[in-house]
Amino acid sequence: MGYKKSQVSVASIVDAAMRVIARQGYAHTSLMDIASEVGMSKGAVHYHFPTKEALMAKVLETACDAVAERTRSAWTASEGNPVEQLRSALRELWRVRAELSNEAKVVADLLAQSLHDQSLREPLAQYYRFASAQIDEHLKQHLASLGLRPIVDMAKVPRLLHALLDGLLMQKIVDPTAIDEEYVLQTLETLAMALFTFDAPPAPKA
Amino acid sequence: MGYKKSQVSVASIVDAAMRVIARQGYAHTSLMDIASEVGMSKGAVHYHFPTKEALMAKVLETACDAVAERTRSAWTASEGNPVEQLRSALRELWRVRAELSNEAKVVADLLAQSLHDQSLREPLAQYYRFASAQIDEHLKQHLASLGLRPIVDMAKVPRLLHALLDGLLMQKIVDPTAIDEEYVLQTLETLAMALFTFDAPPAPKA
Amino acid sequence: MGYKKSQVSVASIVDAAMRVIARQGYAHTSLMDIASEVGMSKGAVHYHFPTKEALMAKVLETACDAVAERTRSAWTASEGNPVEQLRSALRELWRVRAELSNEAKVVADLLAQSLHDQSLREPLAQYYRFASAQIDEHLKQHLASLGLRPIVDMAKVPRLLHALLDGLLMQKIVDPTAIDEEYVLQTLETLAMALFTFDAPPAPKA
Amino acid sequence: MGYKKSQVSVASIVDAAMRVIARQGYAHTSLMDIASEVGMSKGAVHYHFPTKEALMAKVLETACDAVAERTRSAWTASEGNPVEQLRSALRELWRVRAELSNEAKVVADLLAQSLHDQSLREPLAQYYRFASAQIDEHLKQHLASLGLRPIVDMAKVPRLLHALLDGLLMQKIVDPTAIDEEYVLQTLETLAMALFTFDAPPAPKA
DNA sequence: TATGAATGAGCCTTCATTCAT
DNA sequence: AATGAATGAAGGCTCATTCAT
Repeated sequence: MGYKKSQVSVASIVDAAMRVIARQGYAHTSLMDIASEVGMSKGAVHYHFPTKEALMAKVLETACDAVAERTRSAWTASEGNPVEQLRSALRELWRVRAELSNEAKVVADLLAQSLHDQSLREPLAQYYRFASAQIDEHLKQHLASLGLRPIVDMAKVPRLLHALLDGLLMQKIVDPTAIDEEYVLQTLETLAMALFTFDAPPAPKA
Repeated sequence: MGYKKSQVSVASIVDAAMRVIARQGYAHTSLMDIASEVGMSKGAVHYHFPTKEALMAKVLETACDAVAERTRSAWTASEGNPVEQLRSALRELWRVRAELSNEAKVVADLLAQSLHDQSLREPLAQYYRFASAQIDEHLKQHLASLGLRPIVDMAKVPRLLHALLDGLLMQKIVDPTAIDEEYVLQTLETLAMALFTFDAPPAPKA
Repeated sequence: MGYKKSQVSVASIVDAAMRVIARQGYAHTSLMDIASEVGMSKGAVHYHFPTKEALMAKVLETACDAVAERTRSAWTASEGNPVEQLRSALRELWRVRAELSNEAKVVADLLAQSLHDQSLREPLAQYYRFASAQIDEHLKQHLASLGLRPIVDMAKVPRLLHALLDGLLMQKIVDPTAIDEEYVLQTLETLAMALFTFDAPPAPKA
Repeated sequence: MGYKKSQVSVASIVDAAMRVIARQGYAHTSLMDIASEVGMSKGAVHYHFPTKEALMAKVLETACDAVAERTRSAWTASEGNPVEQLRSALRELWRVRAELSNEAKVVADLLAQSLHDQSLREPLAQYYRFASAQIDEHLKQHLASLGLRPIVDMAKVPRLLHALLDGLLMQKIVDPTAIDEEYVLQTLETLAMALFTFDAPPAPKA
């Protein structure tokens, strides 16, 4: 009971923090801002999270989970033949960032903070590992059935993909007019395809 | 005469700021830290830069210039046939980041800050525009001579390239073991090549 | 329960500020001085008053209230015939200033600051309006019964009175020996009387 | 020569200070502001005035002189019969303040500062003494010829007059709409006249 | 579990003053 | 006589954190 209430409070604090950080950025967010957003006192926030760092870790974890979940569904929910699937999955991967959902913003922001805030790195590293593994596994399973064979080591491709997407997101924020979304998607696809060769005919180059 | 010293002071403040920001990150850098690094009083720093923002703008500008200059020389200094040049230019582009020179770190850090600090965006946007235009121009000139024709709109490729590199840099910081540099370079090259097709005879190798 | 303490704290901060400003003057009073006087930390003062301006506004308001209250009682508390009342009221008006109570000093000081600090003007203007209206009303009611008729527009007389008193106060501070209090009071009375004429018979004495 | 130049510099610094203080108020005026106004460096200002206090003393002295001079001419320059003269002198006394000339503003402002800045008091006290003596002397000489005899000790009347005018000036600044200038002048006159009685007929009261 | 109060360190900035030139 | 550089002490304010209740 009292126990359940606690969990509710923790969740609403994390939610509020997500909104505030998405709106103002980590650097400009004080515990007071978050407390106000939940409608609690600063003291109460500290009761549930002993330290700002602890709260941020939880927020980051939650945000990563949300983004990863959406990424995951990008690969499984789509229909059609594998090429169609790849196409729509890539689109979804970009969209989850370009839409600038609170979670995506928070991941980007805390990713930035992590450059000099070691405590944030571990959850992010884990997120990248997990999300990359997801993509990796999916590609292995489904592209084989298409007769496509990777011409580079596939294990690290997902990381390149994420890097590219994150980098694009930052440029989009810095200079929104510079990033033509449709073009990005097409090029993404072209690049993706360029990494594979067909099984049967002798590839001109491996 | 007396005022040449001023320019020296200004330069050493900017230098010191570069070092400190590279070490601690913008968010954790106070003017006091910078003043200590130069061996000046806080007041002296304020004498030369009316505001922290003004100093940061100068630092960012300097860092962007340094990185852009190194990027530029990556394209022009290399020798050998154009393919060799492309290869070594790509390597340099990555290296300028991967080496984590102070300037590169500062650009990455301030890029991150710019997510919620509008005042930093303009110089960064300008940097991206400039650096991208540089690459673009070079590609246009030299790849034609190789008989390579782009299969996607080249105008935005440089931005993709920067995005990819910046994103990789962040992952490298978050999780250094995840990024295998040699692999990155090879894949980069493969991808770069995938964007072109040959004008006439199917070349057995590029 | 817990928060009654807050009101106590707020009151003691205002009290302390009143003492310090009376002693050192607004211009030489820092929040640190005030905090020391209350025996609190600077942070605590900021907790109760978000801004120095806010604190000063409250101090000014309190000081004006105190002076106005004493002025008010000057007119109502006195006994005897109306002329006696007028006489003792005038004396009290001067005394509330000449005694240099903390409140009077603060009003004078902030009045002075208001010359170039717009934010202080409104409360002061209000104070003058209120205090003047008080005197005005009293005069109207009681002097009629004496058969005295004003020979100038009474509406603004209270302002003249305040101006005279405030100006005298400043001179007294600048050059204490120059202001002979008894003389001031006599002249004040003479002047006051000079503003009226008798309704009917030429009075042998005013 | 070099010597003369120095005096010129001193004068222009004082002039500039007068303008700046009149514009921004003493409390918001830094030496830098003054130096900028003269077109000199801060160091140069310090060369001529070892201390801010010293400069302010000189400025105050100059301002007092200017105001006193204008007051003086108010009494001597007017023509017509003595009553006319009194009338126009009173008007001029108010006008020199109400016009808010730089000098008058500075006197008012530094008068205010002097409440807690002992070093400013002496020149002000001297100013009041001098200006009051001026008025006093004039009244003695000329009112006798009118057959007017003071009914209060004249020696301190000028101080009352100054006090009234200074107090009015402050109210005018705090709440400009509250002070009706024409009314002020009329009442001033009435009050002035009320302080005298005619020589010949037995005054109802002395 | 939650609150309001209080702390104390740190931050950016201002400014009178000093000094070598 | 004048300048530019530098200092150091304050000043107002923010904020994570602690604590009694």
